[in-house]
Amino acid sequence: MTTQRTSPSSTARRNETSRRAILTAAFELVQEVGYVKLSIEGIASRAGVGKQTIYRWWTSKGAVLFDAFLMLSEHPDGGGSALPDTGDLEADLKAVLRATVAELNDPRYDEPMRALNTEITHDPALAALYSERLDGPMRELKKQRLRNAQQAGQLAQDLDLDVAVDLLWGPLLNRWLQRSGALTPDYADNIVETALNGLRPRH
Amino acid sequence: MTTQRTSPSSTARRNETSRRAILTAAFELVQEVGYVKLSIEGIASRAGVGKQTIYRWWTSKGAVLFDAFLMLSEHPDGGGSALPDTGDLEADLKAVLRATVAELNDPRYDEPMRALNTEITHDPALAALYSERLDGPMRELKKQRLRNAQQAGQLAQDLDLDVAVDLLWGPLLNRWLQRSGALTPDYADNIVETALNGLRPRH
Amino acid sequence: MTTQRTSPSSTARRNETSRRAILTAAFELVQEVGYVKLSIEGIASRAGVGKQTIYRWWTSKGAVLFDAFLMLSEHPDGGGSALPDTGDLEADLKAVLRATVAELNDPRYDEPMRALNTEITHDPALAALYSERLDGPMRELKKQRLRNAQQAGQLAQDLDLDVAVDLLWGPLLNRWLQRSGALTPDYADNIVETALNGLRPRH
Amino acid sequence: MTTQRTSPSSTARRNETSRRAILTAAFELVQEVGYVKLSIEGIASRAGVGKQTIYRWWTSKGAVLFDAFLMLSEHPDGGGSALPDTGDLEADLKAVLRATVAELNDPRYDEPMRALNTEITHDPALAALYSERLDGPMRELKKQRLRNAQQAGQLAQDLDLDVAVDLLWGPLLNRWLQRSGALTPDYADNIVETALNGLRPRH
DNA sequence: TTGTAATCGAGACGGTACGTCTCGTCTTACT
DNA sequence: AGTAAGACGAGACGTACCGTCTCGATTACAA
Repeated sequence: MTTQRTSPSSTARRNETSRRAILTAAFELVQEVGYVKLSIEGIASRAGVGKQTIYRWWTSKGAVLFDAFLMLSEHPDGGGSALPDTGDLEADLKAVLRATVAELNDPRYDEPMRALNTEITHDPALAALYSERLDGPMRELKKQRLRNAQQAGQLAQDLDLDVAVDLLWGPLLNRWLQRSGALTPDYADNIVETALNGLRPRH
Repeated sequence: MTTQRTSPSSTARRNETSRRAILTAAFELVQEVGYVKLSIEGIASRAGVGKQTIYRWWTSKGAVLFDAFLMLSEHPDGGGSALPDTGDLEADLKAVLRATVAELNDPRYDEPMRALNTEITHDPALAALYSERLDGPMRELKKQRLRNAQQAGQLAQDLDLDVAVDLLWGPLLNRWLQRSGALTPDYADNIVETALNGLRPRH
Repeated sequence: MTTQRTSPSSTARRNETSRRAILTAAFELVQEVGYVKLSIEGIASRAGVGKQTIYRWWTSKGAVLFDAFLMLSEHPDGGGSALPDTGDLEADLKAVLRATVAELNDPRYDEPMRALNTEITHDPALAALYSERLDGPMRELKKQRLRNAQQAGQLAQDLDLDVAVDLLWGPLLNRWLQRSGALTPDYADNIVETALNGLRPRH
Repeated sequence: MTTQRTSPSSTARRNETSRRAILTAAFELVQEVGYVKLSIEGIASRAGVGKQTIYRWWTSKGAVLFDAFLMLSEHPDGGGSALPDTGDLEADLKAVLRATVAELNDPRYDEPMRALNTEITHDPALAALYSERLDGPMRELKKQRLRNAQQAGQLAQDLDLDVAVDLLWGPLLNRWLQRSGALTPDYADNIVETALNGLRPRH
């Protein structure tokens, strides 16, 4: 639906410079003016690009935004290594969730991520792509860490790891999106502890 | 920010008929055309109302949507009674979460609720209002049910009830908003069980 | 069509203060903001008056403007005395036309008079009223002065005095309205001389 | 200010079809609904054109109207030939003024011309353009006919031809604009005779 | 080395919706 | 009853973007 970069598309003489300029402009603009005022016209102008160049390669504002995130996620190292594994599951999870909290609170990522979430919520096709390309790989890393713990007997044997991931990150993301409370490191710790031990009393 | 209905605002000779027509039109339209194509112009036209009448009383599309939900939530009985309490906490929670799943899957509510969430995500003022008027009362009911269980010794004594609520509903809402998986009754059950018992093995 | 002041209108419990405030506001506003931006809403606001008070007593913006001129024309002395008559027709006419030029160039009257002319051009009913109440009496004075001259043998015996008035004032008003040239005292003199002597050579 | 057609303005890829549709629509609409109810929105709709296309190329309603007249005046032959010159000045002038009367009385031109006059009266820039492009050339033709007569000794040698033109056409236009009397062929004749002979008795 | 065809920046175009302003009508509360 | 105030349905204002289109200029492949 979005990028054709995977399949080289026969004779695609695409201008890589323009492509990067567009994605960068989109990401920066959504920080500056917010999701609501983000416009294709604005992106084109900021990127020094004709509007048609955007419409030629992307189907929607959301698709551009998605690719912008994709570019960011690929750029740094090489896809994202594994989650920390010191053997202490609780400590590791707290560290990771605290990092998530920090990222969501980072003004450079807050608006862009909200924008991406909004697009996903209103566009199933984009959601599928997100699931496959961005969320999927990250979720796999999380599950891998949990699987290690499970094999070490630190987690219930019959535990559904997808549910476990949801139980850890769902509350965080929901509080962030709905602004239903402050997103603090303490909150992250609290989620980890409660999720690990469960709501019921232990003895 | 939104409704002045609380404080009668001195001599505000407001047309209640128009007000209801606008809120109804907004709620219906967002179902039909979706959030992205929802427009003030469309709402006014559908409600048989001048645009100015909307701009006079609401500050944004989101504020209208919010009031539409507020109207709906007040209309039925009297604000929403308590959650079921049969003494069997797990069964009660499963019933409630299954009801939530059903509502989120109901095509009459799906788009409107996504729209409201989108507005909240991008408008802190609206989020505060939502927290106070809509989410707050509902969350209180949830906490009350949990508090009963806690006093009955079915939940950990040191449990933070807000975290508990997040742990139960957060995963659900997040999966729904991000479309990261199917929202089934089984999933609801799974969340309840896992949250109650925790990720760690018991014994 | 406009004011009911002529016929006392049975039970007219009309607020004279408001009436004057409206007319004054209209006249002042049209000077300040120009004809195009003159609005009933603005007049009402400036006059400290409800809009309905204007709509109750006048049928259009032009009618208000017309009455504003009527008020001005009645106020000063008592309806306008005769034109100067020193016996020297040419000198008298030059003086009167120069006065007309001065008035048309006066920034206090320029915009209001243009506005009135615009309304008249687009509203035959108002034009009739203008002809009867404002232009008529003034034209009668002009004709009276010319009639005196005619009886003194200074004007052709078969001269149509209405045509004569048009010949003298028409060029002036037309140049003013169409802005087809500078409106100077010299121009007024030139018109008078040329009209009196005719275009043809004398001998 | 208005037309860029003179200087092609570098790379202005202007749609000539739209341009003509707009001018035609403006001219027709002002006939049908009158000056007061003439709107840009209406013109755009009638011309099958986006509003922006009007705002892009014209600065005001009046500018559109002006160009509509310009188009009409250029279209027929090639700018307008000379005025009739049979040698009989009086007869020629009567013919031309009668033609003017006929045109002003023609319902196809009455409202549009009133509209144009209104715009000119309230917009000096437009008035200058009118003077240069529409009135100027026509006035030159009139003056040329008078100049011929002057050289033939039929007009006073010291006559200011601009004043002469004003004296002939000013009364006509003024009576038309102010609706101060019926515009008949007889009136035209009367103006010509009186202007030629002057108000004073001859011998 | 030279076509030739796709891509590029630019921006006009027919549209839709924005948020504001004014219209003329109406309702309310005060005098 | 008349008034000041102002809400109301209506609709035009002038602006911002939408997504499509056309226009040279540029560019990179295939002949």
